[in-house]
Amino acid sequence: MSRGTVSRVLNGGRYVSTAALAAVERAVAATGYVANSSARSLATRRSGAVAFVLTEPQERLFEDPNFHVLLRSCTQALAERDVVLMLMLAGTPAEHERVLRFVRGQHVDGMLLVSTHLGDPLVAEASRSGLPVVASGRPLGHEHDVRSVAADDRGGARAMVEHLLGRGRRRVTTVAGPQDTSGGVERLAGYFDVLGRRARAVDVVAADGWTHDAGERAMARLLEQVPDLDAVFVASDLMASGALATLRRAGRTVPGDVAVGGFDDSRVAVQVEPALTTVRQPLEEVGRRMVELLLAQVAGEEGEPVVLPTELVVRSST
Amino acid sequence: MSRGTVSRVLNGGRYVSTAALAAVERAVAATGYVANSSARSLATRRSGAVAFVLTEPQERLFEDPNFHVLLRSCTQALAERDVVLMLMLAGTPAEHERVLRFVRGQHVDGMLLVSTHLGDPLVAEASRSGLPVVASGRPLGHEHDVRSVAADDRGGARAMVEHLLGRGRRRVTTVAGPQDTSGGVERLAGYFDVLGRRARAVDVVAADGWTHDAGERAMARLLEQVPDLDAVFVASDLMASGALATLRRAGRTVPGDVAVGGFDDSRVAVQVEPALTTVRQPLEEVGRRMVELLLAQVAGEEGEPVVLPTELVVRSST
DNA sequence: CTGAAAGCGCTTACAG
DNA sequence: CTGAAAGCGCTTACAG
Repeated sequence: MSRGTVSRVLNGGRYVSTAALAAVERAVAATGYVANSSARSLATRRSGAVAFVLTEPQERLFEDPNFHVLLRSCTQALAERDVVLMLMLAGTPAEHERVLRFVRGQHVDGMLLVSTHLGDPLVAEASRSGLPVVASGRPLGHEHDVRSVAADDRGGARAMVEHLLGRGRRRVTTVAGPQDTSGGVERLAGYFDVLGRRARAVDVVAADGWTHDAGERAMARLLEQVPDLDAVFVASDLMASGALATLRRAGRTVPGDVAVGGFDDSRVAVQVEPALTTVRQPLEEVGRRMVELLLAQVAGEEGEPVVLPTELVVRSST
Repeated sequence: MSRGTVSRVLNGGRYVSTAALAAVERAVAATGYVANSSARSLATRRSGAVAFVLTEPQERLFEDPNFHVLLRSCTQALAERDVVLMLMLAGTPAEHERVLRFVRGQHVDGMLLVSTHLGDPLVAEASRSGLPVVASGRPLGHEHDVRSVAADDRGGARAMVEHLLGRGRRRVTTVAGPQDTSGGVERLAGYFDVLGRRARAVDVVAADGWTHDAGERAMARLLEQVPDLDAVFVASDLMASGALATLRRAGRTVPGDVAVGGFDDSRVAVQVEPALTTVRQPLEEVGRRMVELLLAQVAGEEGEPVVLPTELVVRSST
C-alpha cells in the first residue's frame, strides 16, 4: 500500500476503497501511528496552530480574571477543532519583536490579539503582514484593518448609568478605564450618552490602568473633586473593588452613601462586599467567536466584526 | 551564495567567512527573511515548542492563582530561549486523548505536566513515550519515572504547625488537600511530623478539591468534629479563604478564637480579611526550573528532581 | 481508486 | 570556508 493511500485515509478518506480504508485504519490502530506534524505543515503550508498574544504588561495575566476566561475559552474552542494555542506575552518591546519574528516564520496560521492599545505597533504590523488576525475588542485606530469580537461596551455602560439614575441618584460620576483602549473609550461614551450635558468634567476620572490599585487611586481623586457624589460607575469590576476599598476608608457606606456599579461580571464581582451590580460581558462567547472568526479567515472566508450584547446584573452595591 | 551558507549563518555562523556572514546578515535585515519553522523542524527533528499540560478540571485555571504564576513564569522562561509554549487542557478523557495524539505527532519537544494526580494515565503514558517530561510537584506513583520540580511541602507544613503551637494553641487541626496529589499528601505528612501521636483522627479533614468551596465545606466538617479547636492549618490559601468564610459564619473570630494558617502565599493570602499567615512557595522559580530541567532533558542531559525551600510568612490570621 | 513522483523549505554531512 | 546533494516525512496533482 502506497504512502499516498495512507495519507488519503488520514485526511478524510476521500478517493479510497473501503477495503484500503479499513486496512489502513487497522494498521494505524495497531501501531499508534500519528503523522509527523512538521512534515504535514511543510506540505500543506498550514501549521495547525494559532498564537494567543497578550499585548499587556504581564501583571495583568495574574490579576485580571477576564484573561483567564478568554484564554480558557479560546483554548477549548481551538482544541475542538484540533488547533493548538500558543501563548505569547508581548508586554515588552523585546517580546514584541519575538512575536513578529515568530509569525513571520509561519509558525502559526493566525493570531488572536488580546487587549490591544491605541498605537499598538503589533496591530499595524499584524494587519500589514496579511496574517489572519482577530482582536478582542475593537482595536483603536485599526477598526477596519483587523477583525474583532467585542462586547457592546457602550450599550452596557448606558444601561448601568440609567440604572443608577433609576435608583434616584443625583450625582452620578464615573471612574473610566484607560482611554487608549476601546473598552475604556466606549464605556465612557455610554456614560456621556445618558448624562449628556449634565455630566461635568470633574465627574469623570480616567484610571491609569485596569487594576485594583488604579481603581483605588482614581476613586480617591474623584472623591476629592466631587465630595457630594452619590453614585459611581466604575469601568471594570476589578477597578470597582479598588473603588470600594477607597470608599470604605473614607467612611462612605455602599450602597447607602454611594451606589457603585462595575463592569464585566467577572469573578471579583461576587467576591467583594457588597457584591457588585455590574454589566455582564459574555467573555466565554467572545473567545468562541474569536476562534470561529479567525479560522474562517484562515480558510479564506469573509467576516464581519462581531459585537455581542451585554446585560445588566443587579446585586447589592446599588 | 548557496542556500547552505545562508543556513549556516542563520544557525550560529560557524564555518562561514566574515564577508559571507555580513552579506547574509545584510540581506536578512533588508528582506526581513525568517526561516520557515516547519521546514526547519522537519530537518532538525526539533519543534522548538513545548506543551504546558494542565491535568485538572479547567475551573482551576480560572480560580487558582497558582496556575497563573506558573503559566506566566514558564511562558517567560521559554520565550527567553525562543521556545514556544503550547497550552493544553487535559481535564476530560477526550482532551487527554488529544494531548497524547499531539505529542505522538512530534509537535513538541517536551511536556510540562502541571498538577498531576495519583493514577493519572497521562504521566504513565508520557514517561513511557520517552518524550522529555517535567512535572510540577512530585508525581505520585511515578516519582522515579518523571523528573519534577516541587516546593518543600512537608518542611513548610512543619514550620506552620510549629508556628501555631508557638502561638500557644492547644488544639491544632488541619484541612488537608486532596490526598491524590503530592502537595496534599506531603503537607499532611508535615502536620503529622510535628504533632505525632497528639494528632487524633478527627483533627484531620481532607478537602475534596483545592477550591475555595472545598475549603469551606471541609472547615464546616472540622468544626463539627472538633468544636473546641483553636487552630487550623489549611493546605492552601484558596481553601483557607473558604475556611475563613465558614468560621465567620460560625461566629468564630480569627485569630482570636481560631488561628488560621494557609499555604502558597498566593495573591488571595493578602486579599482576605484577616491577611493570612502562610507558607511561601516559590512558584516563579518552580516554573523557571521546570523549563531548565525540561530543556536540559531535551538536550540529552541528566537531571535530578528539584525541591525548593519554602518559607513561613506571618501575617494577621495567627 | 491507486501508485509514482514532485515538491514543501530547510539542515547537514560530504567533497573539495 | 563553500556548494551540491541528500534527506527530513508528509501531501497532492497527475496518469493510469
